[in-house]
Amino acid sequence: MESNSCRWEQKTLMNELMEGMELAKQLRLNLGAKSSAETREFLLQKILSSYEKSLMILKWSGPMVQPQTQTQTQIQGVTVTVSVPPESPISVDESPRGDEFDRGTIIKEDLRDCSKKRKVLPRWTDHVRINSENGLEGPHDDGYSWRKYGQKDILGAKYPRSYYRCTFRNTQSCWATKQVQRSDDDPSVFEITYRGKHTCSQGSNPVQPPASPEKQERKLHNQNPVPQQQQQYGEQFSLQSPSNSRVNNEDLERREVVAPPFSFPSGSCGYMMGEDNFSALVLDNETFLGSFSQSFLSPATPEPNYYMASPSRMNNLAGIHNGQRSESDLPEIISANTSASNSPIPDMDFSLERVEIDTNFPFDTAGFFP
DNA sequence: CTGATTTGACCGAG
DNA sequence: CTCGGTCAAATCAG
Repeated sequence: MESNSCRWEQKTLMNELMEGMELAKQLRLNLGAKSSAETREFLLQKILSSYEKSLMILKWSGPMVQPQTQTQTQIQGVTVTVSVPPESPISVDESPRGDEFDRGTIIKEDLRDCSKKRKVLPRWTDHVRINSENGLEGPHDDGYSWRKYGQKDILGAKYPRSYYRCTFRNTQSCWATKQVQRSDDDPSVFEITYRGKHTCSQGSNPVQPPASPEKQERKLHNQNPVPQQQQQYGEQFSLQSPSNSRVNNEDLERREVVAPPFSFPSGSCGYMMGEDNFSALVLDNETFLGSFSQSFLSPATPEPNYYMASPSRMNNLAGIHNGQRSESDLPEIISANTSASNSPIPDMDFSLERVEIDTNFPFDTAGFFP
């Protein structure tokens, strides 16, 4: 199994790098051509994406060999730091309250060679630095629309913590939530903890009824220091937004109990990760990577995306976007491309993880799909 | 009017 | 008990 996952990672990595090379070539061709700056930037972004994802793969496979904890990448002024705790998460999503899911089924994660305690990693943290130069104080949109449902003063923290849930929680049973907290020592840094993954169409459908950017504008001027993310199309977010981001995966839950994707509450189609997880068992990286394209496809956001669309999908996406969007929209797309999404990390994690589990779990994957 | 945010109350875990 | 997370009524904004 070990070799399996290794090979898989290698293959994916190869794909990524090859794709990057391809894109670079395209870019070179475009340099001389009369292509628009947008196109070039787009290509560039895709290249960077490729590299980012490659790095991600390395990062996530890293801990298996050696407890690697942090890697940093500088991409166009965006610093992406991924922190992977020794106990790299497998991130099984759970409802915000945890009790909403049927815990009847218990999976004892037996991850032999790689990690003992990746039982449940329902959340991952994302550190985002917002530089004032990008003209956006605080906003950190990940392409999803969130609805704030609470705010709490946290002991020992200077700033309150805000709680958000997916706007489509009710309509689409999307149980993704996130917490946003401004860093004590560096107010320009926001620590965003995501929990659960989006199952709403937002994740796969880039064309969502957008909330007005002004709205955010308004909110930003509220006394609330916490970034608000309501708008989905951050028009003013361009490539050069020099925000620093750090992604930090944490395994904070020590639970042994895992609510498997297939035991999610009725009504909910389950976390996407459930699908991703298990589809990764049978489907190759193409499929798994496909999930990345979701975040890629998702509306532009000011927030850097650490996990990029799959290389092979990129072209498709590019096509799609070119077909759907005007040129002026391109920067937006690009920005979306570099925007963080909640999903990627766990996806990556899950998938890598699952590949390993694969050989241990003779699951009938078909059973995991409704 | 509708939908989002605010904010104190509530609840469960430790 | 304290604390973090969520609920939900009140409020606000378009």
